[in-house]
Parts: sequence; C-alpha cells; structure tokens
Amino acid sequence: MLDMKFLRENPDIVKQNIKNKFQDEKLPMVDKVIELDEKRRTMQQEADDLRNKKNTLSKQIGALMKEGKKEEAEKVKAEVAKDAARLAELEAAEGPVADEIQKIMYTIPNIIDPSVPIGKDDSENVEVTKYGEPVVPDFEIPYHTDIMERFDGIDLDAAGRVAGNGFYYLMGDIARLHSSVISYARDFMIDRGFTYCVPPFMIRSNVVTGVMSFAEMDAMMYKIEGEDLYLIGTSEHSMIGKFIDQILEEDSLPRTLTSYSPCFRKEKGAHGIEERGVYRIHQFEKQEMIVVCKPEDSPMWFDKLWQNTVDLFRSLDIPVRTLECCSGDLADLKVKSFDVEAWSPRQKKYFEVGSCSNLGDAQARRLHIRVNGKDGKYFAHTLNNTVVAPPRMLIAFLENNLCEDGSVKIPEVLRPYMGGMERLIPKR
RNA sequence: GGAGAGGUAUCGAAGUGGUCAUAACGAGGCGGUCUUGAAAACCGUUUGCCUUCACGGGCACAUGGGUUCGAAUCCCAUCCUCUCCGCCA
Repeated sequence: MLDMKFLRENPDIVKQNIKNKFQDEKLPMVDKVIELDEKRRTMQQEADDLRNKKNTLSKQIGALMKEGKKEEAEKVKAEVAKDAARLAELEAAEGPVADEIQKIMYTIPNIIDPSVPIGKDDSENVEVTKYGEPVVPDFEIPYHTDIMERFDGIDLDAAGRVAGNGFYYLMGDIARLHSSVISYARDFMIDRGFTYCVPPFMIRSNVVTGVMSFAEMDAMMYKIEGEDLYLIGTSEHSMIGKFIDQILEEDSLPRTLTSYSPCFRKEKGAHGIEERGVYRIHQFEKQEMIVVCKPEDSPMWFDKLWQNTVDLFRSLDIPVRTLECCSGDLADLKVKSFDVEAWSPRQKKYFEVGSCSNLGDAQARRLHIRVNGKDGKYFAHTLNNTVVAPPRMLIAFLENNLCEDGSVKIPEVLRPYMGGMERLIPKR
C-alpha cells in the first residue's frame, strides 16, 4: 500500500508504475482515489468543526447544570440538537468513503524498484546468475514420483482417497529425507545468525489482508469455517504478522528470523503436466526467513537473503540460478523479487524452488509496523525468502543426486540428519 | 465448553456520567542540579493517529455498536488475558 500523501503529490509516478506493470485497467483508480481523499478531508473538516462546537456547548451545559440554571441549560441543549442531524449524516458518510479509499489503496500496486526489468509476464523474467554446472547425465532421469516409488517413498493413491488431489504420503527414507532437509535448513540459518521460530499456523483476517493482496488471498488462503481464521500459506504471514501494531526501537533492528511451518494453499487454476506429483500441492513444509529492517538497509538484506538460499542448495550439490521477476510478474506489494531456481536434469531446465522479495514499506504500512527513530517514527521495511520448501525441493534433490545404479547419494552436510547414511538404496 | 475476575500511557495503577483524562499516584526512560565519579536527593521532561502553511481542531481508555447535551464510567455484542472446573494432545 502506498502513502496517500505520496500518491496525492506524485500521481504521475504512480500512473507510470501501473503502466510499467501492464495493469492499465487500474489507471483510473488514481484520479478516483485523489477525488475521494479530497472529499473525505472536506467532510472531516466539517465534522470536526461540528464536534468542536458540540464539545464546547456540552461543557457549558455541565457548568449551567452545576449552577442550577436549568432553563438556560435546556436552551443550549436545543442548540446542540440543531447540528446533530448534520453531524450524524457526516459520520455515516465518513466510514464508506474511508473504506472505499482503503480498498483502492490496497489495489494500487507498490512502486517497483528502478532496477526491475520491464516486462509483461513471467516469460520476460531475466536470469541473473548461474551457480554450479547444470549437468545432464547420460542415463535417463525418471519423473520424481517414479524415483520416490523405487524407495517406497510416496503413496499418492492413498493420499487421494484420504484428502484428494494435491496431497501426499511421504514414506520411509524419503519422508526422513524430507525432515532432514528441513532440519538442516533450520541449522543452516541459525548458523547465519537468524533466530529460529515456530509460529502460529493460522492467522486472522486482518493479518491476511495486511500481508497480501486481495487477489492472492482469494487464490491461496483456506478459511476455517465459522472462525475468523485462515491457514497460513507460508510462515511469512504469521512472522510479519508478529509485528502488527508494534513500534520497534530503531536499535532493535534488523530483526532476522527463520521460521518453520507447514503451508496450505488452494492453488486455484489449472496446472500443466510438469505439476503432477509433489510439485504443486495443497500442503507442504517450509523453512522461511524474514527480515524487518530500516528502509535504507532493505536492498542490502535483499541480496543477503537470496544468497542464503543459493548457498544452501549449493551445499547439497544442486545447481541453481537466480531469476529476476520482471515488472508484470511482480506481485502488487513487492518492490523487487528474485526467484531461486534449481536445475532439473530430467527437464533440462531450471524450476522455481524459492522466492526472495523486498516488500518495501507496503506490509508495514498495512500492518502498522513502525520504527521509533531518532528523527521520528517511520514504517519499517520487510523482506522474506524461502530457505527451502520440501517436498518440491526434493524433486531437485533426487534428480541431481540420482546415480546410474538407481541409488541416491546423500551429500555430506545432510548425513548427520540421516543417521549417517551415505546413500539411499532403492527397494525395487 | 462452564463459572468468576479483568483489559486505562513503556510498566504498575487510580479514576464508577461533566468542573484533577493526556490521564492522578508509583516505577522506568531522557535532560539537568549536586558529586572526583556513582548512588541518593531534588527540578524538569516523557502517547499515538487524522487534519491544517500555521494557529488550531478532531479522534483514541481492548474492539464495534447503543443510551445521553455530554461516556473510561451505563447498556449490548465481539475479541483477548488471568483463576477455577471440564475435556485433550
């Protein structure tokens, strides 16, 4: 969400930004909201004047009553009553206008960083850097569910019967591998100075609307029936929500947290063939990192954050690349975003395993996360990034560590979490 | 889920329809006096938001409604915390 004052003073910047994001249908909103804001302020001024008058007269009534001048008090009462209707009218109108302004402000996209490449959709995202050699072995790499089945590691049929499409049972060594990756990622981030956290897995609607746009909410969030609670789509939601309505001391920044949680997503929309198996699912687990920092530090933290994910994947012998989201593919709240993609030797291309975002002050403005600085109060900047999100991450892991004999080698860093195992041996 | 108590500033806490609510009183923080320094003592200072060029004005006592000329105070609903009971990893 933008600052209303900024929008009022820089409508052209806001409009150009909307054009850069190829959302021209939102252009009229800018003038509309300026007009509504003007209206709101005029109404507020009038209502405030009437309230001022009422307050003054009410005090007089109190004084008159005290002195026992009942008749005079009644006269003043009548005067107060004169304006009551007009004030009630204004008060009734204020709410809807304010709501409409907020709704539009929630829909106008955040100003993107000047470094973001202009493009209309994900086909125009830009590769930044590759890490590691994307090897294509001379034996065939099976589909990831086939690899898992060789280890009796997955049961999608049972999951379908129990919960439906988009769920899974991980079994045996594959399930253990899943937990190991999460544990390793947790320790990896703790070693880098992040504070480990296990957050609530459900959050209230006011937190939901604070951390994401309406469109995202509709496409992602599961609501608990009869309660004002939603299952989190990522622990970022409860982790940023942790700071709702807080005024943080400047010297307590940056807050760097790494959190574990299951994630629940509706995943509305059709999926292609490459999204079978455990690629796109309704439930997965994730180790996440979030940062709350001073505005001037957010670009620096952005670079540190995605680098963490790259380092983690490299420590597991998985080649990765970073891909910068172009303007049209960037979610409305984001200032800048990199996807971290892992190499798939089967598909001979990279696929998304993590996403690193700088939200600027957009979430902080919605959630009222402020910083008490030397020169007054200001909104904090928030960032988030995936450390690792199995089971999708396991696809990359299995494909890149699969050997010709059908075994899967366990990288050294993971062995302590796998009971010292160096290799997974197929059962069939 | 049942019964009870409660939610006021950074914290503790007073205030039960107006004239001590920006909010007493106590603590903490900040500045100062005193001191070689510190402690103690003393003096001063210390909420946020909206609006305005400014002066000023308005709003906020968990949240949302209601009663009233006027609500922290009375009424209704919701949320949260604590104690006890019940249930349950």
